[in-house]
Amino acid sequence: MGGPARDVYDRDMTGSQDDTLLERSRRSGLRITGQRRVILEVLEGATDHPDVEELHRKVSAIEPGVNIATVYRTMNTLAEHGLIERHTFEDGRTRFEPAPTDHHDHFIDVDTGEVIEFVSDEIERLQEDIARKHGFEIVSHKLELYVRRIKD
Amino acid sequence: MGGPARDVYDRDMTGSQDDTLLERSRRSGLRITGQRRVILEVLEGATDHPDVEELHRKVSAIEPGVNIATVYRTMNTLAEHGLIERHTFEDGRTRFEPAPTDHHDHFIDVDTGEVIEFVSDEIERLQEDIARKHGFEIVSHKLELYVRRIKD
DNA sequence: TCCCTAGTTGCAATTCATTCGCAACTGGTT
DNA sequence: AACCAGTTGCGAATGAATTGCAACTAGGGA
Repeated sequence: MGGPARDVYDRDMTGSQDDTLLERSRRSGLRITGQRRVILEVLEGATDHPDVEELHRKVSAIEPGVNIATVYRTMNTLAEHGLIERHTFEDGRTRFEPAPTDHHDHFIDVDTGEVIEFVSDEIERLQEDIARKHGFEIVSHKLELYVRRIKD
Repeated sequence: MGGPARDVYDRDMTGSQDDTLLERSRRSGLRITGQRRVILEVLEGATDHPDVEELHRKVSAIEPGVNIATVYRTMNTLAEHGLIERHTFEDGRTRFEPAPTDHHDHFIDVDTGEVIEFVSDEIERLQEDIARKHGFEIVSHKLELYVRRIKD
């Protein structure tokens, strides 16, 4: 709901209040149709990383009659414009989240399926080092830690 | 072709010579059919991370008539027995590699699609730290660095 | 304010990867 | 040699995602 848990120390993640997905979509020149308005609203309100079916279900609850193909197409359009991020975890389903201003990685709880975001500057730094050492520059990266909660 | 590039220092990765996929499959109690023998051979010889279609093509070159469903089923069986690893990179296709004795991560060259393996003990350690800090223990993880070769 | 049109939508059909049902076949164990 | 659970080929089925097309509409311009 808030920003991701920050490793080592916390960063101020206060965002400007009208920097909504809807506003950002408008700024990207997308046409704001009734369907898209609802999809964006649902997407923004989601704390989890929903897949297309879940989105479609929630959208339909607000505004029935929106076709699932429209949800698919909208997700593709939003992703092309960098407004959302597409994830494919090991369960196979493609899931989405509003594009984070700040990069983060994911814990995936293997017992519950829950997805938790986190950030580690140290790992980011290390990745750069390793890539450089191999003659690469990093375009993007994906770090997924499949974890189990430690019971005490 | 050999082991993955090792960050910081190299580890001795000399494997016993008859520790082939075929031998390991036998040890896992799998039935060694003609089809499987060929699939395992192709899999072992592959330096890249092939998908089912590529495997099927190579298998067919050696032994025509092997159905692609058999390749699918064999890959599932091998994965269940921990003899190969399944990867889903961002291109969407599911790809495979013989299960590495040693864990490693992947560079994916965004220009060429080439997949390069690497290992960093430092990152592994850091991941453990972060997980513990959040009350998790790591079950497995996936680190993919999408990179571009630096031209100099 | 009304018009125009490129962008968007609903719907059904389609694609594409993967799985499944089932009868025929076969490794490998007795 | 006989047996049979595991395996295969084949075609049909599945399920996620995409697409063709005609109808619709957001929103910029006259």
